[in-house]
Amino acid sequence: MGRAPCCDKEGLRRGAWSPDEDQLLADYIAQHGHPNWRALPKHAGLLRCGKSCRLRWINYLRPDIKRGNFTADEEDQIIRLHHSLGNRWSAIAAQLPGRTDNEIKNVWHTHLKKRLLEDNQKTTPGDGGRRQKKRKQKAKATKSAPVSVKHEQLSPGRSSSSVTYNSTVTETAAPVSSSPAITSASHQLVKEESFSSAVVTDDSFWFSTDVTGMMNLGSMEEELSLAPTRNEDMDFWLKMFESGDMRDLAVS
DNA sequence: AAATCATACAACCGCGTCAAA
DNA sequence: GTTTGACGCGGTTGTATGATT
Repeated sequence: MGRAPCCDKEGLRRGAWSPDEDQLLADYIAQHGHPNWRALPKHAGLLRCGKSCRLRWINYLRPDIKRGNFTADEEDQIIRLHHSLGNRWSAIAAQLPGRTDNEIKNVWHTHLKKRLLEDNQKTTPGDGGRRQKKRKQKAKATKSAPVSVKHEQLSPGRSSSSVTYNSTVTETAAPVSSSPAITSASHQLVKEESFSSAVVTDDSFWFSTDVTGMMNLGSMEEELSLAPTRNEDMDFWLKMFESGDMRDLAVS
């Protein structure tokens, strides 16, 4: 399949959106909707590619977006959903009204993943001294205090966000699904965290953490409408694996 | 006060998927 | 059945901001 170029980049603006551009886009969509993203910027008088407009609308301008303040409930929900779905951010976002996949992805990478890592470290002491090479240990100890962390951020034109994190959840990124998307996502996370933090150094990591005690996955799947699909996928890949078609791949 | 570093978020890029031609 | 075009998704990067030295 030939891939269509995203857009003709000649003469198109990139980077941060100006308030004027936001206004143009919002006004146009309010009036006409967005039946065709590719044609939209031209009609709206924007020097942006359609993809950029779509992203800006979905992640920022949409009126139903809830900004700032991820509640503790939302965070726990993200953690549970990520455990169940892997890096399927859009699927996770679908369960969190007003939140975008991009936002959730950012929160995961900046807050939650780190938090889980730290919590895991607390439960599995022993190699604590080796990884903390960062020189600003003191600052981090303050910022990522075990009990709660206050984070505030202000950006131009944005509402402030102030989130308090309670480190009550302990989790690892242990894969729980055999669906290809989920396993690959989970494996990627494992790889990423292994290399970036040098915490996960051997298999004992996965056995040292009480995953089932942390996540109520049974009720989770009942909540998720896509659970049956996941089970079917799981069956399919299990069969594939058991039949031997996948074993060679798994070994290599 | 300036320089440096870390963090968080917005935006971009590339690929996969799907529908229409 | 094949090609094309558009959309959506996830990964990655760029940059503004705040904290620390």
